[in-house]
Amino acid sequence: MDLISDSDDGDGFQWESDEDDGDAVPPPNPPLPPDSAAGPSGKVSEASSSRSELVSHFMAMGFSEDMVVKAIEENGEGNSEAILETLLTHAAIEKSPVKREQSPIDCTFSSDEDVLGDDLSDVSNFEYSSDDEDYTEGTSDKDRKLSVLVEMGFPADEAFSAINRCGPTASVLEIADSIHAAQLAADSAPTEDDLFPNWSENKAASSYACGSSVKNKRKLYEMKKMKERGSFLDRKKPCFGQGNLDEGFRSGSTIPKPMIGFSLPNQKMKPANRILPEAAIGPPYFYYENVALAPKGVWETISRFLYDIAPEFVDSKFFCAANRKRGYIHNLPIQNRFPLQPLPSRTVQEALPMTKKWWPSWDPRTQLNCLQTCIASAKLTERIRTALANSDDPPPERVQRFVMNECKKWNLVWVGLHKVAPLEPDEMEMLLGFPRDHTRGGGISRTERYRSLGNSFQVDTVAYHLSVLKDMFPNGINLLSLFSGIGGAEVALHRLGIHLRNVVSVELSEINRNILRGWWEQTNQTGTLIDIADVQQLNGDRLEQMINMFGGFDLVIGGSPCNNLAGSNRYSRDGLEGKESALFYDYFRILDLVKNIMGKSF
DNA sequence: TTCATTATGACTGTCTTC
DNA sequence: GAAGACAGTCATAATGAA
Repeated sequence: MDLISDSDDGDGFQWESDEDDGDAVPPPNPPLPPDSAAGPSGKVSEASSSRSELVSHFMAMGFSEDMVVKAIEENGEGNSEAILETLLTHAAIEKSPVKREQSPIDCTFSSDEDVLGDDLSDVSNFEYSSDDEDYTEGTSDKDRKLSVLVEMGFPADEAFSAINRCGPTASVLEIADSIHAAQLAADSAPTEDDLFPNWSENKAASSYACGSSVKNKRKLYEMKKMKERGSFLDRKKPCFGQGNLDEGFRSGSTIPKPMIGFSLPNQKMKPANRILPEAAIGPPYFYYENVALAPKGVWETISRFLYDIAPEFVDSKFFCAANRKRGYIHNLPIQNRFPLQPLPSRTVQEALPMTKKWWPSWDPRTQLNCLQTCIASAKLTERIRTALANSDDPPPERVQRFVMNECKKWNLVWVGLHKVAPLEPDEMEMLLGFPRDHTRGGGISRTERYRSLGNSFQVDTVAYHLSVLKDMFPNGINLLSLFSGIGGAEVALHRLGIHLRNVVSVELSEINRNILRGWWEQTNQTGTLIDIADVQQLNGDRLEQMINMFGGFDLVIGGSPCNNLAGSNRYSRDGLEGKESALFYDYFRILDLVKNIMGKSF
């Protein structure tokens, strides 16, 4: 490993805002109304308590009474989505020219996504026949789903692509959701306003209503740092006029839905329209991550500090089998992204195939919720086992509701008859895109593994965003990794095939530093890894020294602590001013220092 | 002292109902 | 449009065993 590096590779390209990447910039798209999704869409109401109401509900959709009654018997009264999917499936098979060749209906159930079509006219007149049970094996599940999706009104080619994209165990509704998302994305190239609706309003509101503390914080911070280090922060206050963030005021949700960011792998989407504020344009590139569902005003503040770039909100459920709603602020190009290969499984049954055998039909989950730092207690899983063992099969609705609530809350999976269990650490590693046993051994306890993994990046998601660096830096990159954790950024870049020339990693936890170093040695890295425990040690002098030594940093990446932002925290959800989450200001301090030093030196 | 286990709501956005 | 129900969330603190 060599500490000496040449400086030719890091600055051999032109820094331009995204709109200068070659393509003409289309005018900003008008904002989408909240429910402007193209294609079939609609809502499924909760099951009525009365059976007759339930029958009426589905009959109103055009299904025959016999068909509805049979579907309710199959699924129980409590699962209206499963009933509807069964109805759609039967209807489609009935109409399909290959219906007599198809296998018995294998009902898979969707998550709670609402993607059912408004226009059910095509499936409204099918009669449910007793012969339906005679479907023979022969046509694949894939064909059946394709048939259903076409019946729902989706184009066959899009349905076919979505089936491949979502994997063999994805339910029809989940696949429909995927098509829905793709259509939404394709119909309107996302602008920053689309990605962060009413951004301007929130910024204005936050700086007006609660802005005093934010403004004061910034002012105090800037004054303090100005004293510390000359005038590196003597820059103008954020310029809101740049980057199309101030145009118009809208109400509504802050977080876009679906949370797909500028693009998703293997989705046909128009090139997104993004204009970076001048102050945001590098070098270096930077990439900041934190929880999407932070308290009000947090992302506005983060964005204001990070050169007024609007966050790219992405849910990792589009990359793996678990939800992970995160916001990313970066100045990376957004064209020509590509995903890591192989593509991870998108359903929990596919990712953890051993659970399939025990997964009850009344558990509609196909994806897990956010992987957290804590797991369910043994007492809870025992309570669930006892409740199920003492119930009929299927259990009554009351028991199902109790079990489902706990399973969703704690991400429990089925490991035996009536037996649910939390994920094992190695399963979390796999779902998050880390190599097996990444956090195992080396003196780390099981509890600590859960904590470290729960705090980490989802590698496939981050790698997709970072993939644009591969062609820019064929000889590798110099990386400044802040709050590295267990090395999600390093693993992502390595898996992308981007050589890590010099890595300066800042991580407080000794355990996490050991994990990263262990991975570094195990993967035979030929670059140099410098780890630093305390972010405060990275002052201007030390950064200048490193920048001179390495020839500058190509990427400054990090996700500052979310402890005080996360909804799970019921004790100290204090926002950006919280003890840990205030370290965001160190991310900005260091990034701004690097920009200034590199601006002077290169 | 370390680690495992367990119990502990609040906040926010979305959906449903009226 | 308002009010209430519902669902999801990179967690913290107390306790006891080893």
